[in-house]
Amino acid sequence: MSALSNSECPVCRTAEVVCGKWTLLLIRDLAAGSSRFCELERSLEGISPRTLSLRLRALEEEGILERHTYPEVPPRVEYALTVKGEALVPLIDDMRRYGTRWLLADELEPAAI
Amino acid sequence: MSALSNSECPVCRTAEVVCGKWTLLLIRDLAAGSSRFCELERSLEGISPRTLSLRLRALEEEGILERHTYPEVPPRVEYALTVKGEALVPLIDDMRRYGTRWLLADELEPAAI
DNA sequence: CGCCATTGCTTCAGTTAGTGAAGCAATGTG
DNA sequence: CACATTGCTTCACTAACTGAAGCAATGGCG
Repeated sequence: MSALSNSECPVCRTAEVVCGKWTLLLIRDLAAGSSRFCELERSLEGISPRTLSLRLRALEEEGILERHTYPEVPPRVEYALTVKGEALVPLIDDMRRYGTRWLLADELEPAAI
Repeated sequence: MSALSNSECPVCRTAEVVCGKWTLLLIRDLAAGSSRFCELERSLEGISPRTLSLRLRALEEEGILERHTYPEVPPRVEYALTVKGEALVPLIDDMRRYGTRWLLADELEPAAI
């Protein structure tokens, strides 16, 4: 009866890409100009390097970011959003709007609901 | 979960609310008119009742949905988005747009050639 | 009467995702 | 020579989620 099974549902498909714990914050940081592993690690305070590594690899496989390695010492690896990755930025903008209106406003004006 | 470093970051705050595996799909279904436990369970194909129960409870505590119990047999419980919950719908619309453009187009293209 | 179906869960044991601390290669600096 | 640096990996641990089963309470069927 449903018009779309879950695997054909665009919301489901996007949720699969995006629902990892740090994914959206990682994309936010890449969109804001961060590009290196240690830079992301510092910005996403609390992430374990293992998780960051796994996320970066998964997002690379999904074509959301690109990885450029420079054979220097110490090694340098730069990550950048692809067009497909940049297309997620409006989603992050929505999250920023939502957080500002509904999650931070509570603290600033507790009486106003 | 430990607090994110920048607890004032609206994107982080929204990510905390939204990053559970089924959260966004659950909100999508509530926005689309589903309201009962078994209805949601059927729509979210693959979710365990335990996870659904936990998610519903967490979202209720966060003020994103409301729970109405009717003392009938078999029991009836209806869930509905609050205003704070409905404010997440634009996010889901963005996900639908993204999924349609970037995740389903891949599958349609080979047939379209 | 006895049996089954129904709803909205809970309980249990098991798997997967994420954590936190440590370590490693390779080299330039003090 | 010790030390710092980058971009990771490995390990043991915990939190999150799964899948199957079960429960209370009652109405319908035979």
